[in-house]
Amino acid sequence: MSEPSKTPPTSKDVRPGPGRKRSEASRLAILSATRELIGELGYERLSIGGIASRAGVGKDTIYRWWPSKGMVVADAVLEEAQPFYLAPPARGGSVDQDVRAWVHALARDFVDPVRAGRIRAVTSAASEDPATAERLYERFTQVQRTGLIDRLRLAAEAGEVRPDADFGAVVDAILGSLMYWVTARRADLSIASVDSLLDVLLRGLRVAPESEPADGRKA
Amino acid sequence: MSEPSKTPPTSKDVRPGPGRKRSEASRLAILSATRELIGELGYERLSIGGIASRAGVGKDTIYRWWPSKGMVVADAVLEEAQPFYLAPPARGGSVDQDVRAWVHALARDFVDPVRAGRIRAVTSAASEDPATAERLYERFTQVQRTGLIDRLRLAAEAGEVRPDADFGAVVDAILGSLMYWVTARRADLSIASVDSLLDVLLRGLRVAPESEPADGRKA
Amino acid sequence: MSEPSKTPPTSKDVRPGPGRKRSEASRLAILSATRELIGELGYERLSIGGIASRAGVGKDTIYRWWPSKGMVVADAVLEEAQPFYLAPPARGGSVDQDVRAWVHALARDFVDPVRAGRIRAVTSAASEDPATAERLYERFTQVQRTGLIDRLRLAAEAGEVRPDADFGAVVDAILGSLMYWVTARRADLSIASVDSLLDVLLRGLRVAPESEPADGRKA
Amino acid sequence: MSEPSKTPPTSKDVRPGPGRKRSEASRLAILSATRELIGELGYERLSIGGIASRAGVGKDTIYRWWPSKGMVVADAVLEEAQPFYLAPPARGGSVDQDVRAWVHALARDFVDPVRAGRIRAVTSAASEDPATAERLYERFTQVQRTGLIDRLRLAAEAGEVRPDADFGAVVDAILGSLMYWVTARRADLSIASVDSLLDVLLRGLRVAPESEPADGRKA
DNA sequence: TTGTAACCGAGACGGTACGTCTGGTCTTCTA
DNA sequence: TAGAAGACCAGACGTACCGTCTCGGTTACAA
Repeated sequence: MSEPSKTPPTSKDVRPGPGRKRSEASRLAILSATRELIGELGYERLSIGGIASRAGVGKDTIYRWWPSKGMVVADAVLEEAQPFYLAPPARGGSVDQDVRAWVHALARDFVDPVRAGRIRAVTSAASEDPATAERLYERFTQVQRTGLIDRLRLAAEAGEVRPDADFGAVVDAILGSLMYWVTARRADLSIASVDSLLDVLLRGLRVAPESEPADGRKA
Repeated sequence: MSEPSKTPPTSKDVRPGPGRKRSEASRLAILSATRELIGELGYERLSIGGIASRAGVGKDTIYRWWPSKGMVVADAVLEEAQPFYLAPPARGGSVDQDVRAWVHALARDFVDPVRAGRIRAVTSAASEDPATAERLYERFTQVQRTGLIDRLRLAAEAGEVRPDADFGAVVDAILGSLMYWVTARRADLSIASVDSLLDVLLRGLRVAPESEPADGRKA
Repeated sequence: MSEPSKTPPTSKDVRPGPGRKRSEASRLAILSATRELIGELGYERLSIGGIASRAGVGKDTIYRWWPSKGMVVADAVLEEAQPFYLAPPARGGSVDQDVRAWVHALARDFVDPVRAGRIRAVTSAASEDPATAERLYERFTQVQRTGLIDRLRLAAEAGEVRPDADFGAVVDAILGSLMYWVTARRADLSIASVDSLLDVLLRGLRVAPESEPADGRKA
Repeated sequence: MSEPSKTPPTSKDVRPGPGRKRSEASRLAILSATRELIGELGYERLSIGGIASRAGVGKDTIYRWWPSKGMVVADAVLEEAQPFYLAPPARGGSVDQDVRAWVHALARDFVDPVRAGRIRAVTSAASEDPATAERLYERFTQVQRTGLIDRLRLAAEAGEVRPDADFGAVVDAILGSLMYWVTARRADLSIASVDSLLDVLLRGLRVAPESEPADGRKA
């Protein structure tokens, strides 16, 4: 979530040779300053020089450890990301309950203005730099995507949902909607909208009943 | 789609007073050069000066008529947008057929590399400038959204789909997925994925049958 | 003093042919606006567009009649130049009296802040455009120079001053000093300094007293 | 003569603190390019961007160390100014000999087309920016002025010239004439004219012969 | 204990693009 | 046909950042 991308200190290539160690204080100051400035200026008006100055750090210390503004922003946002929605959905209730609970928690973050601003920043970063997009996808979206897909697969095994559906497409529709509301359709995201979408999707996933008995929820 | 944003010459405020008229040739050269450069450089590396120079036009002529790079890009892309998907879906067949045909046509555009590049550019433009986002939403997304929603409402009146569903959320999921694939999940959009999502959504919208016999499509 | 240089309407070439006559009101408004703006902005920050706008005139009307900013400024300043010091020195008194009176009158103008500002403007105009320099020399400096030289020549004929002196160099020293004080040495011009210089020059011009002992050089 | 004006590194305030040192190579390249371009284009058509490009330097490097185009020009010209005429006149001969020799040397510079062009440039710079005028006066004119005045004072003490004359006004007439010839009356400067002026001035300064008859004014 | 190598802050460097302003030209409408 | 209006192409202005490169100084392992 916060290791530098240029020299990822994976356990192997650690060269403990002489020389001063990387300053953790600087790293934290940079990421923290970045989060502050995203809130104040937005991604586009954010500048490396501005981050350095706010963090009380030399520009080179940023360039030494991150390859681009986008990557700094990615790390800054990822570092403070709620661990909750990076964990997979619970498996304790019905698929409807578990998915709905997880998506609600995520949506609540998208509704918070500060976090929504960070989401937008991270989206801008991804859209102007493929490497940043890659990193964010790996560290953020893919984790959520896999977790949700796995929960749906489990439901399929349990006979709760149709096993032949394209769970990837379904999950993309959920996550894509959230992103879309926060970026293209700003200000419009509501928990109610999320629920409405889940209503349709979950109904569409339900196994075709020979004789559809009492409905689950909103019917 | 191409009127200047600073002084939209709506039929009323035409002041035929003295002074040279706006050059249509320059306007077209600017928008055309912008489209070319989006393809060559992408949105971020696009510059007003570069557009002016490619178009053989003074920078002031751009600044006179557009308030920002984003707006130029918006107009440039909108001007060449296919009229097809700005028209509403057909109403001749089943809701399934009509919606699927319309979404396929749209998706085909998102798959085309040149047009996908423009979509990405326009998305970047929107994400760095609220005014541009507003304009694009009004002229592009909202038109599509309204068209699709209306088609679903018609289907509801015809008893084809559940009348109590949140059509807005459903349509956002469709359009959001396309955007999401083209921006965050690049290179992954396929007609098959689109179809899979439509399968689930349309099934979820279908009226709950007391006794649902033979299935519609992919069952 | 104020005729345009492009088409000097000397009595002969007046072509009363068809078409609207040149607007005297515009001409005066331009020159007047120019004088105002010189006072407010100085020559360098003065612009043709600014003059046109202040005068309520199209830029083309200026370009039609004057070839450069410098020429407009030259005409604007010349138009209001005091006729006094464009007349030759009086010939009624001693050379000392007549020259001193004339130079005092001129110096009084150089001391006035508004007029000094115009002198500086006209000097800037001359130094960036040879044609303007030429025009100003002909219309302004040369008239003064010739008048003063003639007065000294008259004095030489009357035996008041040495006939073999280089009157041109002497006059250039007087006029050059004034210019120098107003441009390079700003704010320092005083009537006393002018008088001091005249003391030395006039003494130097005085005919050699009968018994001039050992001389330095050219005696 | 060449220290930056924004942070004049007077011997005391040297702060050897962190940060890259100013590049002497860039400073010299800038001043040298400026001199070249003055010769090719003249002061008015000279541009900061042009200097930067010719010097192979970023514009910021110029703006960092000089506050205006005029100051760059002032430093560029001052750096190459002949040390000769910034030294005071000799004191070895008669005042006539010493002053004439010094003025001849100066005038020879004003006659040289390259140096005359620089003088004109520096004059333009001074006339459009008071700070530049101030700097040039301090570093150039005042040095010459003081040197000449001191030589005349020495002559007064030696009884060679009248002690009650206004030496400042006399020196201004000499230097002002040179400037005037080079700027307003271009192309006219000749050593002969200079000598003619010196004839008159030095004669006017000479001590009054014993039997001074009726005088005009200040005697 | 002392090299010495990497890190740190500061900030100057060569550049690119910005958005504004001006210059001079051209076009359109009015008088 | 002149004049007012104002759009046009061109390009300089001074600013802000970019990403790189010294600087002097500070750790902290290794000899």
